[in-house]
Amino acid sequence: MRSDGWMERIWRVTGSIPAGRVASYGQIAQLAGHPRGARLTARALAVVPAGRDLPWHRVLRNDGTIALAAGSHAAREQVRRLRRERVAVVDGRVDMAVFRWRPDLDELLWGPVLCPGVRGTRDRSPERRR
DNA sequence: AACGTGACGAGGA
DNA sequence: ATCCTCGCCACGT
Repeated sequence: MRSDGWMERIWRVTGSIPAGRVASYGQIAQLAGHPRGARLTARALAVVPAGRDLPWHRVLRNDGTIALAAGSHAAREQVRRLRRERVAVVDGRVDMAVFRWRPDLDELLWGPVLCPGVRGTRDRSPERRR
């Protein structure tokens, strides 16, 4: 059950970022087994097969800024999507200290981590409660 | 094989 | 905080 490629693993990790939280390219790569593969995440996200619905907008630079070209259609779309899930984007940047996804912490606080498609898991994003 | 290219990241000036 | 340089890693020329 592991003959996938590195891209597949990165796509899966990306898909497990809960709504309302964000992650950095390097963080995704690390979780996918590539400690220094930040650029792999960038490459993988650039070629996500059409039809596969991934939350690509939840991936930002480690400093919280939008990686896509400022002002580009894609960049604005990313901001729209983030705000739609209550993630504050100020001046093209998100406060990672507040919105960064912490898988380990999530599990510690709320139990079994969110896996889209997996029965019983729900949206645990902070800004979404109440 | 060498070299250039990124939706990157860390560290120093 | 901003800018620059370098290291990284898979790929295309």
